[in-house]
Amino acid sequence: MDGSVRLTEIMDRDLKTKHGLSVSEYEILVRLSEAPERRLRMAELAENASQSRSRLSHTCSRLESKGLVKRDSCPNDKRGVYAHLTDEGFTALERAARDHVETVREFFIDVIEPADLEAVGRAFGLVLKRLGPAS
Amino acid sequence: MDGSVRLTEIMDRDLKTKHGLSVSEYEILVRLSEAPERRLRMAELAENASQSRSRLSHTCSRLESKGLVKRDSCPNDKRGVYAHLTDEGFTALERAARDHVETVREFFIDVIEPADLEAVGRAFGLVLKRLGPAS
DNA sequence: GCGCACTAGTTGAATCTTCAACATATGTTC
DNA sequence: GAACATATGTTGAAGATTCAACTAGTGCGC
Repeated sequence: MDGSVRLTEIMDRDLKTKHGLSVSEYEILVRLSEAPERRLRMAELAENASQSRSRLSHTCSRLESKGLVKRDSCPNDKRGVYAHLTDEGFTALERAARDHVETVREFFIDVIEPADLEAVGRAFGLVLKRLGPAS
Repeated sequence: MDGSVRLTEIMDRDLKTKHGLSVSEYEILVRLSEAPERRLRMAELAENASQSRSRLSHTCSRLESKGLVKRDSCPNDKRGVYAHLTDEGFTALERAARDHVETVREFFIDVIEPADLEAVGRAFGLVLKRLGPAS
């Protein structure tokens, strides 16, 4: 646990100094970029990014004021809201991802035996499954 | 990473609702309880618990106001401060640890193949080593 | 023993997260 | 179709964390 905490700390500092993004902001941009039409309902996004809805709401407000994300209300469900990645958000993500991937490699991937890496993936996959979908 | 984040979230919620402690507070109590005479210099404690000094300072203030920790100045080095676990802190820790260990087992240990568990340990041990001592 | 660079720890403001309350919409039951 | 339980998303206040100063003490060089 200690290792994983320290690792995210490094990621966070790295993203923040080089690109002004926190890990959770980055996470949100990633999920949106992977979604069809680069947009998701808030609830789905919260689920994907493992954040509470409240937290997502606040974080989205920040991202919106940076111009990286935009929110629109959903026609089908009048309660619903779509968050979608702006073009600016997409290019910001691309830039950040390049550095981020390198940092991940440097402090995580390259440090660990490939077989152990697989074991880590298996292990935490099971943990996620055990924890169930929502928090 | 997602798995480990979700896992600490569970631990945090569990400790907080049952014992009114956050994971980082718990962490501090554990390190102190393991130290000789149940006390450590602030800097060492920060290092052991992977927290910044500032954060430790704030957290210790909280713990002190709960009566679980006490701070005394150090005779040798007049800048220094010893944090030590009170008796009350020790019994609070004992109570919390019982539940905590069980939660860890339930969502982590018991979910993972023993061999993979070892791999996880190896892997994050190396990450820690790669990251170096202080943050 | 004076000056200077460095270490220990704390503080306060800005930022981020959590929590509970809220407004609004949906759908189910009778 | 009215009442009720449930889902969606936001808000604001309280709590925690980060960051950049800051105080105070140590130790080294000369």
